[in-house]
Amino acid sequence: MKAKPLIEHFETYLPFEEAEISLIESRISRRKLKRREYIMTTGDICRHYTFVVKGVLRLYGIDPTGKEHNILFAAENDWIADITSFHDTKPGKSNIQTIEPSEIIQIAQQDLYHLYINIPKLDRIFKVITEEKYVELQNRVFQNISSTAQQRYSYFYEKYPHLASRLPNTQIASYLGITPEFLSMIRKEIILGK
Amino acid sequence: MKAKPLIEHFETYLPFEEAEISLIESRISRRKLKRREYIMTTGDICRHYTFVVKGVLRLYGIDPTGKEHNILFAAENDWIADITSFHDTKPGKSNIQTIEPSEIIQIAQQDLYHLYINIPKLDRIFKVITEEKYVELQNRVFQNISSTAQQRYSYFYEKYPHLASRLPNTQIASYLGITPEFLSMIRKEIILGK
DNA sequence: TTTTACCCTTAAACTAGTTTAAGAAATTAA
DNA sequence: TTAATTTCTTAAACTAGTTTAAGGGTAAAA
Repeated sequence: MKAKPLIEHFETYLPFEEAEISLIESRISRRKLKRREYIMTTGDICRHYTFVVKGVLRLYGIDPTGKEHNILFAAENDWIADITSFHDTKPGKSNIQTIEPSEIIQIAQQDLYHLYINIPKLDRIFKVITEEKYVELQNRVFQNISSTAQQRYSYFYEKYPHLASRLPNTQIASYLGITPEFLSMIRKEIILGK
Repeated sequence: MKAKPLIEHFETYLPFEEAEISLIESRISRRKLKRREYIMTTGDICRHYTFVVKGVLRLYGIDPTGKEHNILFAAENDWIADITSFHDTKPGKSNIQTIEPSEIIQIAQQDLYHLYINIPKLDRIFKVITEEKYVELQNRVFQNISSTAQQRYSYFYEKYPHLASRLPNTQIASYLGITPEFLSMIRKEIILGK
């Protein structure tokens, strides 16, 4: 059953019946991606919610000078989408790309709306998921406005050890809002026990 | 009807019937607050979702050195709550305080859960509200990691002109993650057309 | 109406983070 | 297995933002 990892994810929130599972199964697609493959680039309309079965993806924006900035990472059992673009069905500003070879499950807009109508508890589940993600982002904003780069790195390292050890430092630096050079310095200082 | 501003807010998402409105009316409380009054301080459990009828409130955190950092503002027709604390019914780290004399509508945890069960579309509405707020926060994170303080100030000024003109600069500086002194410099440079 | 508290500004010295450049180490492709 | 590319590191010169301190303006409280 291709939907299995997704159902297991949903069932960490609420239980599902067979009929519901079959309906979900019929409305998703699952596929494999190579390293550095894109599922969305600037100007595309984001037409899917993407659930990560295996691997890591990043969502990044590009500033007026052309530099990339990582807005979020999504690894196993996490979601990724350009919500603004998805919601309004209009061209988005983001890019979504694999960092490792990955496997994903996607739900298209129409299918998701169909599922919301037929399985109302999905409204509840996505409400809770979005609240959880909102809280994470709020913590990140607090870090950004209140901490030094070193503190932000330590926080990231403690909170997402599986990501911190898995991602190239350039990607982490981009996420933290600093240069890779400065991250290198920070890491040296942390090792020296500063 | 004390719930009127709240119902009008909900009806920007979906229509409501009389019975539903009465149920909501019976499950909320409305009150007035003085300037600088707190509805939550660090260590409290956040037991309400608060809707702002009139005025402005801020939610702020305190860093290890004791400094305050504004995480968000909420003015008319906006929501404010320490979601982490509310969700898990555990002591929160935030403080929520009025900046101006304000009027609010509050929904207590139990009442909100009761409303979710009896009016399922509220799950849908709060899902959408949370998604909207998530997107706003994501844009703010992008600003924080990709822009200078001057660009962040300009963005804030354009996106929230009603707040920018209404709030003391010290509060705006705290929200932007810079010192009031540096904000003062930035404003001078902007006026000089830099 | 006077005082107090708050809010904003300016400027000089300082610190955190960036940029540029060059080379070493690790991965990936051929 | 080697070549090519990406990633990481170090260091010096630079720029963005903070700190400290002092003073002026304005709103609120007594």
